[in-house]
Amino acid sequence: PSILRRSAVPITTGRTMNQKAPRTAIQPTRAQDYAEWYQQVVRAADLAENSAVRGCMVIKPWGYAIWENIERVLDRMFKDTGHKNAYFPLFIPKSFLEKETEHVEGFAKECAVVTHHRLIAGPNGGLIPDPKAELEEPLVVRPTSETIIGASFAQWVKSYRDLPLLINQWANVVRWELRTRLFLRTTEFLWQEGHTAHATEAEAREETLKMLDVYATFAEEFLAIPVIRGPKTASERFPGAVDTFAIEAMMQDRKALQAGTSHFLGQKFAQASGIRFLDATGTINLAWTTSWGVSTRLVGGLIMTHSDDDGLVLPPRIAPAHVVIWPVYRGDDTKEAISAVIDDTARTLRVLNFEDRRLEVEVDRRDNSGGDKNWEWIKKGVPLRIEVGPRDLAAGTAMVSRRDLGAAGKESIPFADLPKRIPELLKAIQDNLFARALAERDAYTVAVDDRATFDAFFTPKNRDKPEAHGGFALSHWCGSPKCESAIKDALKVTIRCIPTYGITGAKAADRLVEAGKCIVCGEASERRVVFAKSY
RNA sequence: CGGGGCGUAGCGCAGUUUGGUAGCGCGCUCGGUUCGGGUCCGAGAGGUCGGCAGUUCGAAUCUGCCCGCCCCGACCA
Repeated sequence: PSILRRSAVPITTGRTMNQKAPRTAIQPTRAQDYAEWYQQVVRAADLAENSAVRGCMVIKPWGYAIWENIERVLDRMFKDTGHKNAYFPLFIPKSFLEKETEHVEGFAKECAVVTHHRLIAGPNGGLIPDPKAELEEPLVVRPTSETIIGASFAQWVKSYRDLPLLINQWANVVRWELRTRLFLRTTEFLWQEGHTAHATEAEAREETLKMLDVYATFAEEFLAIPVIRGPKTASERFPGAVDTFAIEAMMQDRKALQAGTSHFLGQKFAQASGIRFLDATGTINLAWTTSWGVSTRLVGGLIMTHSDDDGLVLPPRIAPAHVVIWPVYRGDDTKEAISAVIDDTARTLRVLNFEDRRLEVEVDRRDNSGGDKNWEWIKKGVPLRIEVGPRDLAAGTAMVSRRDLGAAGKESIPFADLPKRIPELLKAIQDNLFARALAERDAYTVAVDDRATFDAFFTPKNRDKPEAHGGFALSHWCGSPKCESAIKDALKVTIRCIPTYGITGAKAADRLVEAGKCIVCGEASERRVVFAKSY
């Protein structure tokens, strides 16, 4: 009830009477209060809400459908790259987590721990854990599954013929974060975690990068989110990993969002879990393992990349519905005819495909006013809205509105042309959203070579209520953790990744690999890294 | 977990300073009227005032403890 309280502008919800000035469906706007805007978009689109459990969200049907699409597409991509799904326990014995030193240190602070297996009546009529039912060894609710899956891998792998072992699991994990935000950081979240074991280092490294590329392809082609990919610095690595690679995206407030990670684990987890195999010469070897994951955070990234001051904007390839159709009635005489045309149109469109799936068509027959429906579907981000009224009926056309273009993006299309035009428009929207996001990212991605400019770039003009500022600074870094943390302490800016290849968009890419001097200490540097504030 | 703010109907709020048995707008339901970027009129339903304990004849209002949410920081996918 209090989430709107600190908003900078008066908040109204629902309909406002006699509104003359153009107003946005979401208040505050992005420029007024980005964090608040984000929450309002999530709510207005009916994606998710806070639950009765602290830090945990309820993902509502419209939000879950987005996740299901993410799941469906990625699952196909994982299978196409040779992976199989399996499922491992929610609980991890504490001792498993302790097997890898850095891993424990990284996760110890944020673990939910199960210590009892029974409740009994307490003194005040409530329930208390039964002291007699205390577990011999506490179970940790998985924050990630390297160790429990490693235990299985150790049993499954005996010979080099058992490798590579390419496994993925779709699961929920729990990380007891201190501060949560819907989709971006929740105590429990949904994700997939790939875990693979290989006979050689080269093969495991190749796998790590291959899956990073899968993520990048998925983010750009389906979510229409341009990403920069590359290795993390040591301080940003996954606990226990030898190398961590990430895809990083720029949100509309110009902060970076780590949208997916892929880890080369070397032999550290194989050592900890005992994943050994006999090679062709009969020698015992430790396997080389990888792990990689993306989570429901992607939905947060999707929201913050494309949505506008009227709410959610969804790329067609991931939208729960591509098209929504509703009738506009005037009087009763054309009602039946319009209704029949709506049915007919929906039927015609539903047998078509857009890219890799059937066209999803919603028909909204509720007797709400047309304006209500219009705003509702705008806020939900449906790519195309089709209205059919008496005038259209007479003209043999439908009124089609594009979500990415606002009120001007309205077009009258003959019914006969819809089967051809709808997929074309969806393609145009998908491409436009990516192009727009890419242009936005490029506009705020700059090469910075001196500290004063760097500091100014990352310092808001209004300290009390920081405006959108900064972006990606491509700057030189000598490689020392000291210089890295100096920047972090001074500006809350971190090195997002050290990109070496695969940046979409020429402007950002062409100044990466050139010699220069560290932005902090002035020592020599061979290439630039990406500095940014991040989520 | 540290600092700050806040919990009153589904949502947004007033009422709390000065205790007297809860109100407004939107939404929702019904009837009519409208319907192409948020129609209009009328009638109605809906609240253990975050929880527990206390003070009092009487508590949304005063006191104590607890819980939750939001913002900033620390931590992180």
